[in-house]
Amino acid sequence: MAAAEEPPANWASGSEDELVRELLDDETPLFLLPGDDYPFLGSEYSGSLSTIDVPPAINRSTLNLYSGPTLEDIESALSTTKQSLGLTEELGTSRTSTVSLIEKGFNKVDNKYTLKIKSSGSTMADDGYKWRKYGQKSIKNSPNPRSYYRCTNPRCSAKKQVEKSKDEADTLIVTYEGLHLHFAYSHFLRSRPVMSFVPELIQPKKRLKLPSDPANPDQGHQEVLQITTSTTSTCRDDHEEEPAAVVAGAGELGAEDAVSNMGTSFQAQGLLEDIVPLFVRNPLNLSAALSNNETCLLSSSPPSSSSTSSVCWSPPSPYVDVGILSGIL
DNA sequence: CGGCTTTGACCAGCGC
DNA sequence: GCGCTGGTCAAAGCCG
Repeated sequence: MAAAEEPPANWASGSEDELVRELLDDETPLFLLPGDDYPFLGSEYSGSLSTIDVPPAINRSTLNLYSGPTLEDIESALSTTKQSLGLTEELGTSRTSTVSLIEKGFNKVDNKYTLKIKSSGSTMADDGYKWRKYGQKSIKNSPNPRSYYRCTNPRCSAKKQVEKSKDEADTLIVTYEGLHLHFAYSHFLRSRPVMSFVPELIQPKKRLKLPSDPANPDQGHQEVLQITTSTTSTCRDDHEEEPAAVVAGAGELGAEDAVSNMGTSFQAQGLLEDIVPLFVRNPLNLSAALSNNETCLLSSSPPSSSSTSSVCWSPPSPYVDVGILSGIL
């Protein structure tokens, strides 16, 4: 168990807020600076961050923007999503979107979240994080093995387990565990085609050259996979310097400046707690962010709770790209 | 050659 | 106490 990258002891005992804060105290990258333009925030916020509750002067170690997403933050963001989905209908989408707030299932102590993902034969998925597989086990009463992954980001202690559903062959069950709540990451960043707040990522073919993915020869999924990889491939490639949407924002500030405050680990990957505050403070962005093309069921799994609260929506496309899942397939 | 995956072994928790 | 089960370790192999 005692791996070299094992987090400090207090990770296991401190509260989520404390842990997040501790992380952010020293290493929080500063993506956004007042006075700069942030086109990725959308037209409503073009101009300066002062319009979105940013102090006039930000010490780079000041964490006003990144006090850390609590579960309430995420819940709030998802709640906003529910409202925002109404905009989707206004845009002409006939989908019936159902977003029921997670009211009971969230468990601060355990921080375990389970995603049921319709993979529809797509063997490759990506939630924007790079995971290192550290184990695989056959599970009793399940024909499919379970794979264990750790987040390779040294700032992050998150883990996830991935297994195929025994009931539905095309459904993957991904259980996220850990401080950084990776489960929600993809919900915020997955919808690049309408992510007006991350325009640089909307034009990946110009900004990000997409390598052909030999692991995904399925041309039938090409469009979806393009969206997927262009959003997240940089996160998975340690040598790239645009780890995620938020970091792309940092890039807008000037790579040197941002990177010098990021630390190399963040160059490789953005963390959810780094971005959630943005969504919480900018709920309008979620209207775009959540009109994505996933079929997703999210449920928390507190050990002592029988409730299965969920966040779910039923978009047209069955494809989902959460998790580096090929290990179990 | 370094990083990643695979896979059997080991360990801890839990129920009986 | 014992066995079962899930989670993790770590050596070996693979791959780019």
